[in-house]
Amino acid sequence: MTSDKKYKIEVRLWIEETEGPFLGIGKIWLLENIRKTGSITNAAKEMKMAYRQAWQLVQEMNQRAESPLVEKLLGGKGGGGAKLTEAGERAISLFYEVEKRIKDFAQKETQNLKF
Amino acid sequence: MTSDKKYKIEVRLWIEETEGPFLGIGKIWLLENIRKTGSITNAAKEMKMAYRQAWQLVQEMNQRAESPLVEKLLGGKGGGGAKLTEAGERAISLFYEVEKRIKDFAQKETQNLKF
DNA sequence: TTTCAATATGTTTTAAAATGAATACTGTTG
DNA sequence: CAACAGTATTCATTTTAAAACATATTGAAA
Repeated sequence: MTSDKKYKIEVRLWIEETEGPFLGIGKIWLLENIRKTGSITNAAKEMKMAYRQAWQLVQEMNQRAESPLVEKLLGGKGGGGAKLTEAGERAISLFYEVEKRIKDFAQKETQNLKF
Repeated sequence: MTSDKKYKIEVRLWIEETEGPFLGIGKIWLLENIRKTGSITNAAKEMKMAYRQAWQLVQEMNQRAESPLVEKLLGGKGGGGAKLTEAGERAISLFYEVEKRIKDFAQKETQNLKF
């Protein structure tokens, strides 16, 4: 073998729905942070993302999923909050399962890449 | 089965090098248009992309590949031009081969996606 | 030796996205 | 029934990236 710069394959995947991109790793992270913190506000802070943006992403997910992924609680103790629904939990699992299979496959394709 | 919105998996892949993203479908298209038109200028027009941007992408590719993917001809008849090197041709083939295998695999994973 | 079209490069404009600030709303709990 | 903290929403500001503009430079060929 001559020179050997290292090249490797990277893969990004997301779920597409009729209206376009529906669920990618960014929204998955948001879901996980909502689960962890119990609110959109704190999830957004955790991710250093604007609340406005986080809220919009949640709206979009909920509207375009067959059933909402996030349940939002308005008012009440602590002002409210947000938690994942069963569908939300399943979405996370499903996404990571598929992602793992695809990334593993992609890794196997990383052999003698030369440019 | 209950309701059935259609969800499908989309995949984007690119080649990563030590300094970061090296070669994705955008640069591949650029290479193909350079081959087709014989110059960066016309390739850029074809793609409705700014010449400056196209030129920069070519620079980057050439510098970070082990050997240049595009040969640039300066001055002379017609002002010069640009053509693919052997390495450039191989890069296109290799990219599409890997892309096809990964996308085919990803398609097979698109089964009972439900959200 | 002038012409020409493409490469090469810096500067300026424009457009798009993300962020930040401000404000109303909600409903449980003390 | 007032306080509280998070949701909901609008508007102004900032940041960022892309595009547009401008201008050298190059070298074969007429």
